[in-house]
Amino acid sequence: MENKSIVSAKNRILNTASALFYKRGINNTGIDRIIADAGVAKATMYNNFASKEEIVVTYLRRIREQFAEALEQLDPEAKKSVEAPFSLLKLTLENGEFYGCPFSNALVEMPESKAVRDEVDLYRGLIMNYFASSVKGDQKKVSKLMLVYDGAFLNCKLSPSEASVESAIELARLIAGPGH
Amino acid sequence: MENKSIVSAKNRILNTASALFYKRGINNTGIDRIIADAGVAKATMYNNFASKEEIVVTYLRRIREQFAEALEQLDPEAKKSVEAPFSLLKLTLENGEFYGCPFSNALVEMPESKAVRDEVDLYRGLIMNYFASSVKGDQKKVSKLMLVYDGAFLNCKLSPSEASVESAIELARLIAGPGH
DNA sequence: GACGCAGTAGACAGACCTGTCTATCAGCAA
DNA sequence: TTGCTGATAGACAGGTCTGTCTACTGCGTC
Repeated sequence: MENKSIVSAKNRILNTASALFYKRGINNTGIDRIIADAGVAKATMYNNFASKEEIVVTYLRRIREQFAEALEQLDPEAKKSVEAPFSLLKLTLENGEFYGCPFSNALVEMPESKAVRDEVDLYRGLIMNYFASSVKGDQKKVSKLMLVYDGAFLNCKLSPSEASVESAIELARLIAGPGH
Repeated sequence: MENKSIVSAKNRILNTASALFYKRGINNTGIDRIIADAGVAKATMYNNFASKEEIVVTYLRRIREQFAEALEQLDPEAKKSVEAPFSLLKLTLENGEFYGCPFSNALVEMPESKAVRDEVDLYRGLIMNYFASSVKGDQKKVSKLMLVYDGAFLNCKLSPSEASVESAIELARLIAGPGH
C-alpha cells in the first residue's frame, strides 16, 4: 500500500487500479480489491470517480499523457528519430513486467465503451503524428511504422525476448530510410 | 440459432460461444447467453464441457487446427511463400468483422489459465515453424516475420484499414529477401 | 465551540456469474 | 413393454460484482 501521508487518496486509487488493471485485467479486478489495496474506503473511491469505467478511462488517459510528455522531453536530436517510441517501449520493458499494450488490452475487455475507444484513438493519433513528422508526412511509411510498432507490443507480450524491440528498431530504420 | 437437426449440440455450443467470445469478449459472455443462443439446455452444455474454461480452450484449439489445415492445403507453390499466413489473415478480414487475434485476446482476459497459455504457445509455434521453413531457418528473419505478423493483427484491430495487410506483406517480402 | 470537509467501516440492494441438481420427455433398442 | 440415452426447462446454491447508503471520525477554520 502506498504512503497515505504523501500520496492523495485519488492518486492512490489510480496507482493501485492501474497496476491491477494492467497485470490481471480490468474485469478480473473488482472495486473491493482496488480499495483494499489502496487503503481507502469505498465511499472515498466513489467520491473521486463516478464509476469503474471512469477509473479505467483515467488510467488510460494518464498513460497517454505520460507518453506525450516523454516524447516532448526528448532532446532535439532524439526527437527526429523514428526510434524514439521504440526506445520508450524498451524502457518500459526494462522497468519490470510487461503485459502488452494497455490500450489494446482495455479494448478487448470493454469493446462497448465509447470512452475507452476514444482514449485508444487519441493515443494512436499521438504516435502517428510523431512518426509522420519523422518521415515528413509520407503516409505509406507512417502506416508501416505503426505496423511495426504494434508488432513490437504484441510480440513482446506473446513471445517475450530481448531481441524483439531490437528487431523492431532495425525494421523501423529500414522503413524510414537513410538519415532518420 | 443454428439448425438443430443438422448441427450437433456440442458444435452448436462451440460455434455460438466462439462468435460471442471473439466479438464481445470472454468475461462479457455468460453461460446463460451461450446456451440461449445455441438453443441448448444448461445440463447439455455441462455434459459436453466440464467448465467454461474448457469451452474457451476448445474454441482456441479449433482455430489453431483450422489454421494448420489451411496452411497444409495450400498448393505447393504458395506453401513456400512467406506471404501465406498473411493471405489467410486477409481472408479473415474479408469474411467479416475483425476483433484482433483471438489468442492474444484470450490471454488478456484469462492471464492465469495455463491451458489458455498452452494453446497460445502451440499456435505461435505453428506459425514460427512455417516462417522458419520459408526462410531456411534464419532465426533473425523468423523473429522479424513474426513481429510483422503480430503487427498486422494488432494494426488491423486498432487502425482498421484495407492497406494494413498489404503493408505487412511488403515488409514480409523485404525481410525474407528475394526469391521467397 | 461549531461547522464543514474528507475520510473510514461496512451493511445492503440488486444484478449477474458458474455450476449442480431435480424432474420430465422423446426416441430408440432389446 | 421396459429401460437407456440424451435432451429439455428451470430452480437453486453460493459467490462476486457495482454502486448506494448510513453512521461515525479526525482535522482545520471561523
